[in-house]
Amino acid sequence: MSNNIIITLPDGAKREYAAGVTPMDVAMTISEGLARNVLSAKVNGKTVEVSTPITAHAHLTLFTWNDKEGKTAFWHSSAHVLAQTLEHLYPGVKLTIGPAIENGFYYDVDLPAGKVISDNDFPVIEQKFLEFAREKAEFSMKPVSKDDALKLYKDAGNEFKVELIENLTDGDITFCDHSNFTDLCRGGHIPNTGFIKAIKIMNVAGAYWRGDEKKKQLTRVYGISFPKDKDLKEYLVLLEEAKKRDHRKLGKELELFTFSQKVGQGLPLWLPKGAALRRRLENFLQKQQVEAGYEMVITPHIGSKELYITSGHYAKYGKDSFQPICTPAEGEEFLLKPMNCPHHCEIYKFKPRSYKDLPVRLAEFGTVYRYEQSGELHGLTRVRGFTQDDAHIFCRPDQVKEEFVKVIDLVLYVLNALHFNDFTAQISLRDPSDKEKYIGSDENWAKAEAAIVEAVGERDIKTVTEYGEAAFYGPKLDFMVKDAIGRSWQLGTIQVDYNLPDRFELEYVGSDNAKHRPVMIHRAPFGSMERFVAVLLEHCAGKFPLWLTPEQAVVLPISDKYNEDAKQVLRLLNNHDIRGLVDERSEKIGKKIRDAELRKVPYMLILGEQEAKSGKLSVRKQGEGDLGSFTIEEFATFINEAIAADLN
RNA sequence: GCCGGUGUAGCUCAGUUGGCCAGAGCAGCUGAUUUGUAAUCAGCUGGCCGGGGGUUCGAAUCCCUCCACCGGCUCCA
Repeated sequence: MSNNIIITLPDGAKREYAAGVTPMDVAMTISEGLARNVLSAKVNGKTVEVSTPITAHAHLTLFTWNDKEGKTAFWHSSAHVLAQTLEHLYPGVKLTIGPAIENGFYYDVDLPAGKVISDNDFPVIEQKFLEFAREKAEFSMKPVSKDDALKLYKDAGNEFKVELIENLTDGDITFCDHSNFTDLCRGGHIPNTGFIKAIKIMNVAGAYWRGDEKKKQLTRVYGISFPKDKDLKEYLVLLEEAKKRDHRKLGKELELFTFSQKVGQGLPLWLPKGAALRRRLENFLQKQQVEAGYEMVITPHIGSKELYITSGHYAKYGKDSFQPICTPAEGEEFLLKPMNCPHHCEIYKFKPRSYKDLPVRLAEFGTVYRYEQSGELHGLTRVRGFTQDDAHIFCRPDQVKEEFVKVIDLVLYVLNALHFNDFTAQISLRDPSDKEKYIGSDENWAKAEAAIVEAVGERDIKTVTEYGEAAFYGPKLDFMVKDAIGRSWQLGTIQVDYNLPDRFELEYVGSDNAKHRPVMIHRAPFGSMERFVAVLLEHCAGKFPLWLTPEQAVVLPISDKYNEDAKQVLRLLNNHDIRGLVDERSEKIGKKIRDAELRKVPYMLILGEQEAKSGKLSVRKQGEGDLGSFTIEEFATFINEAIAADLN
């Protein structure tokens, strides 16, 4: 009678089985298709192989390729096969770790002296990998004692595995076998290697043992595998699409920005079209900010080292700043501004503040400079000089929530106007079990955290809450945005700060005539102008929203005869606040259209004999084609209504 | 900073077992053409082959070094 156990499935259904049933057995009783596709399982929260017997009542979840957990098991298993392949192709290689990652997996290995893996070796690795995979070798786990495990790897001279095992508890150590290959492993595999039908070695890179740059550098081989050849092809298409959208490529093609070796790496040069676009973004935000009660300030590009010692940035980020600049006579030291907030604190202190003055909201498009290691630089997303759409709100503790709501509304407005429709707000709170590492009183933290949670609750947005992700100086809210091809970016941020008001001894006089400390809120809806433009460029693939795009329309005369008419049309459009150009070259209309299409100009206005007679324009939309005839007024109304829809 | 890769005209790229003056397409310039919804034709200009050093009778090509760019160095058996 006690031989039977109850298995509870995720939908709450309860089924009865004989003790010792495996997840695979259960899958078979549900459906044949599921049994064919099931890759791994979770029994009472623990990831197991589908062949692991279940001996007692349990909650069971089955995973296929469509589940994150299924992919993880798939890629984890693939890492084993990669290890097997590398061991086969590079005798004497020392295996270290090889986890599944977001897109695929990697394996870190210590190659024998003199051996190097480069791109040319990928096909060989892929081929051998598939040979092994086709063996359909089953993965099987076996427990091993710590002594035996240590002995095995000591004999093999693999100091990395030895180090790993030394940190494990005896009785808790398992090996995984498949084919004739064995690796230290804690489990979570697919049934056999035969499920892996497609593999691509993506790249090879150096990686430090345990991520520590003082330790030995290993060779990391990245790969991604799939259960169907078709899946791999689709993935490669997606990568191609990402490549086409690369902001560095589009930035060059659309003449938005460039870099110069001579100016210095990581220092972007904004070209006229890019600068105009950025200015439009700044004006757009600034207009909203003025309406929301912000006051613009301007502060210099350098500041005394003392300023940053006071703020604490020098102690924490001194190493990440450029070397101080010294005045020749007095030997005073200045730093290139790495942060705007200390300057804004000094502006707050310019005069005594009353509780009636708060909140004080100081905003600045402030350019800052940070020393990023040369290998960290990347297009516009990681640079050494960039401009933050920075503002600091100095308010009373009881105003935090209201201010937060206002900032959230500002961020939502910005995201909407730029066609970012898929985003999540991440609330980062204190780690409740380790309150020591945070500055500020318990009471203030509780108040601020509650304020953020409540503020987010007042708006209808997707939210996740992360404990322990708060900054040491306060909780924060970050906006994680998904772009058009599904990649996630962190954009806007709102952070509460108790630290700087203390360090700068900021005060206001309360209604009780006593001095109080204000709370500071840092916020940047874009984050940095450089990074934001990069993300936006990749999101929209260079086709910016109409209100932002460099040229909204280009007038294309059919022949030189209509050039003057075209210029007149452009003047009329300019009067309606529409910007554009006339293509006056003596090219055929097909060529003019092609060039405008490639420049991603949203509207092409064709002007020839018919139009000259009828007083209308033939309108063509980029990427779509002919829209028919419009009078200038009709077109202007059409454009301005489309823009208004974005901005309201 | 470290590992691997790359660097040839404004752009995209060919040329590398060392060997005549380093090539193409696009862009640019000049001229012809006066055009109806994604490339009109012809001619011309344009390069210290990333910088420096070396090997050699001879280097874009081989070696050393520096610089920049690309991918990674966070994902933990």
